[in-house]
Parts: sequence; structure tokens; C-alpha cells
Amino acid sequence: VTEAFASLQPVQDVGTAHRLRLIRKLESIAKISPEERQAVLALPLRVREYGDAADIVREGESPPDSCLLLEGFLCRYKMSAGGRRQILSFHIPGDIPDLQSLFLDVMDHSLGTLAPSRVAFIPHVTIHAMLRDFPNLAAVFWRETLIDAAIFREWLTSAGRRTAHQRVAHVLCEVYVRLRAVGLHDGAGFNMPATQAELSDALGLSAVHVNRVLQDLRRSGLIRSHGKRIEIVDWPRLQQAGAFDPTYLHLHQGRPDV
Amino acid sequence: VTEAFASLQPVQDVGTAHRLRLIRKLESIAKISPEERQAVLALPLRVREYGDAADIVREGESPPDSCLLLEGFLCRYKMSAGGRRQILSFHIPGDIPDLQSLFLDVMDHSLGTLAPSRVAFIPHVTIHAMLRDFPNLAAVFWRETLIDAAIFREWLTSAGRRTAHQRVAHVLCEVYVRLRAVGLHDGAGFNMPATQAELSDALGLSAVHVNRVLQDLRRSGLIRSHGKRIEIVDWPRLQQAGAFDPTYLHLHQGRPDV
DNA sequence: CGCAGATTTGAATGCAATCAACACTGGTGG
DNA sequence: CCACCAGTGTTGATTGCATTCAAATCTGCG
Repeated sequence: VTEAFASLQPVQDVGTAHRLRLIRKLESIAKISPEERQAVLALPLRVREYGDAADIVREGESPPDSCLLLEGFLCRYKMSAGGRRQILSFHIPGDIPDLQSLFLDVMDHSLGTLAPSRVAFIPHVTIHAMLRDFPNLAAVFWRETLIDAAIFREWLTSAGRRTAHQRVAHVLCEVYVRLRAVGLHDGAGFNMPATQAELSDALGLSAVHVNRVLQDLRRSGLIRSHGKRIEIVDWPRLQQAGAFDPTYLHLHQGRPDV
Repeated sequence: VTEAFASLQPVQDVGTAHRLRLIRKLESIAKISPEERQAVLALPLRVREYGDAADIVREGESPPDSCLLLEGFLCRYKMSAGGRRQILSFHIPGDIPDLQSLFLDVMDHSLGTLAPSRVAFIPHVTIHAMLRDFPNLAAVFWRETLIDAAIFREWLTSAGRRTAHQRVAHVLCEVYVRLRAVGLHDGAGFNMPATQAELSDALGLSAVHVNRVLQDLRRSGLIRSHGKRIEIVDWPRLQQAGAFDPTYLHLHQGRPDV
């Protein structure tokens, strides 16, 4: 709602810890050489802070840079005729949610926060230069956008052919696995900043129904939740309830020779 | 059902007309230089014919090549728990439906025919070599996979937040615009090989409901159809009925300087 | 404490699914 | 040439999952 926080001054210095988040992410989907690692760490970052429910890029715009999420929780979304929102993806620290704008100049959807977030902007020209100098990094970034597409396919399958129970269980499994892949989980649980209304916009359900399904999952002993934290009590059964198969996340695979 | 046709001998000679189909497609989304054009035309193609309802690649496999659709109609799909099918995308001649397998070695979905089709296989190693020699072509192919993802986003929005009427109208608009972009439309109409049952698997609806919605669209004077041919009678109203905005197809845009 | 956002609950409604026939169509073989 | 047949399209009746509407808690926070 409020974009007041977004008006803070851009900050120039970013801790190495934040930069390593991107490395960690890239390494979760491909192998990175020391030189490539250096190149990524050398990327110039312009950092901005956003409050809750703030838009970072809007449908129709042509942003000159892509952004890297450092801290917080983002989503991409579209508004459909009738003012209904469809959330297309969730994004965790280390993700580059609008990498596609590198080659698609007009945004066909919006990018916004679901929690107060710290975001780093990287000019397209800089990324292009890096990818030209390090062709293997181009392969890694391309692969990243392909995994992005694979997740859309999975969500489409959920929205089209899975029951409400399956959808809710499935998305919880996905977020947990993705957080775990970059070490941002919390034991058997994780921090889930999205509200039930936001979850419903992601799953194509009503908020009321999401609420009821979550209660079912709790009653059945699959999950537990206090506030924003979700704890997975019975992973095998949750996975089964959501028909969750992590193959589509394409994690931990070697890079093909390019 | 039958895969008998698939066992035909691979053919080596492909008419230039078929090769130009890919050029036409690429030119619908980016600019191609004469040298790049030559490189694409020089790609070695191994052609195979498939019957109706045949699988070309299956979920879980790791194909050594990508395929280019020369003639016919393909779809990508997933089977969800419970044996329900979700069709993820339709593909028309000129498309390379499994380009993502260039960097994602395990298929997370299947690719099959919705009509008798002629398909050309291109080894990944060959494509990689071409992309290395022509970096701008790499940008074009990358862009192609990004548009692929944009279409998934749009379909997800349909499945999640659009009514049955909107979904049906929307997909008809999309197929028409995509066919028209490569000159494969037929005046104000086009050939739609998918059955109503297949349409329903793409839209996340039942076949019965798709049938009723199509009747509504015909009664309302938005479309007409004889057999597999669909004619668009009132484009503005069809577009409005489907809340269709072609931006997400990212057609006819120049290539950014790389 | 008070307020706004979020979650929860209950009741009624509705869109689309399901079930079950029936009609049509194009292709095949007798 | 026609009968057959499987696949496709069409129709009607019923069911049900999820939505909508409305209101009551709960929670965090200034």
C-alpha cells in the first residue's frame, strides 16, 4: 500500500554477505568457476529498500536494469480483468526476479514486495558485458530463466488440475525446498511472509478456502504454524498431499559443457 | 494412441521451405542478420513423422537434441496425480518446443502431437556450436525461451483468475495471433487441430464445459466453426471476451544491442 | 488501549464437474 | 457402396467444491 519506504536514498556499499547470496543461489543450480565467481562478485549494485506491498517494477514499464533480492520476499503478479490478482511466482533472497527484462524490454507483469525488502539493481548493460566476457555464466543465467519457466509450468499444473488441498501443500513444499537449497530455511520450518490472501492469489483460490485448507493440514498433523513461521511436521505426507516432485526445480545439477 | 507412424525412417532432405519456417518464426520476435540466417539454414535436420497423439519426448528423459516442428501441431503436457492431464502449451510450425532441454537435462514434462506432425531434430551440440559462433543468435534463442515463459505466465493467469468464457476466448485469440505472426493463419480463421477435450486439458476445464462455452461464443456471433477450422467473426469482441492483450507474446520487436 | 490488518467461522450461492445418454462425423472394411 | 465403429461433439440432470458474503475474533503494534 505505502511506497514511502521506497524513497530512501540509494546506498552504494553492499556487504559481501549479500553478494554471496547470489553466488549461493547460482551454485544451487550450476557449477561456477573461481573467475566467474569473481565476475559476479564484482557486479555494481545499487541498493534500495522497500516497505511492504510496494511495487518495484510495473507491467508496461521498460526497466534499464534487473534486480537482485538481498533480503525480504517478492512476488511477480498480473492483474486480470475484474481486478483479480494472479501471483505468478514467489522470490527469495538470491533470486533475480526480472532477469527476463534483459531480453524482453516491456514488462508483461509487475514485481512487488510481500514483505519489507532490500533489493539491488544491476544495469542490463553491465550484465550483458559480463555474459559476453564469461559465456559459461551466460549459460548459468539462461539456465536460471529456464528454471523460472519450469516453475511456471508447475504452477500452471497446480492451478489447472490440482485440488485446493494439493495446491496448498504443493506450494509449501516448493517454498521450503527452495529456501533450503540456499540455506535460508530454519530447521524443519521456514518463514513464510505471504498472508493467506496472498497465498490465495498465488494458488487461484479464495482466501477463505485457503484458510480452511491450512486448518485441515494442521489438524492432520502435516504442518504447524505460529505467526508467519511454518513448521513441517510430516514431510513425507505433506509431499504426498501436494503430489510434490522437486524435479522441476532442477537443483544441484552440473553445468553442461558449452 | 498409435505410435506406429513414428517408426518411419528418418529422412535426410528437408525442403528449404521448411527451413524458412524457423527463420520466419525467429524474425517474428527479433531481427536476424544475413549471416545468422545462413547459420540457421545450415543446421543439420533429422526429420521424423509422427501420427496423432504420439509422444515425442517424455517426462524424465534426457534428449540429446531439441526439435523443430515443421508441420502439424504439438503440445507440452504434464500428468498430475490422479491421471489428469494439464496441457502447458500449444506449438505451431516454426516453434522449437523443447529448446529448454539445451540447459535442463531432465525433462520435467512431456511433448506430444495433437495432429499428425513432421518434426526435425537438431543435436544440442550443434546448437551450442552455432550459438557460440553467433552470440546474437544466442540472444534470439534465449529471447525465444523467455517468450515461452511469458506464455506460461499468461496461461497461469487464465487458469487461476479467469472465468471459463474468458479462458476459451483468450486461447483462441492467442493461437490466432501466433499463427498470423508466421503467416500460417487462413484469412480471418485458422486450423485448430485440438479437440474440445484437449482444449479443456489446456484450460483446466472439463470437456463438457468447453463445449458449452464454445456454443455460447458461436451464438453470440464471436466465432464460427466448421470441423477443425475456426473463423473469427468479431475480433474486437472476442478479444474483449478473453481480456486478451498480445503484449505478452512480445512480437515484432527489435533485438537489443548485445 | 485502540486500531488496522489478518485470520477464523458460518451460511448461502454458484460455477463448473460429473454422470449418463445420444447424435454426429469421418474413416475402414466387407 | 454402404454398414459399421470409434472418436468427437452435444445435451440434460445432478452433484459438489470452492466462492461469496457477512460478521466475529485474533494479533501485532503505535
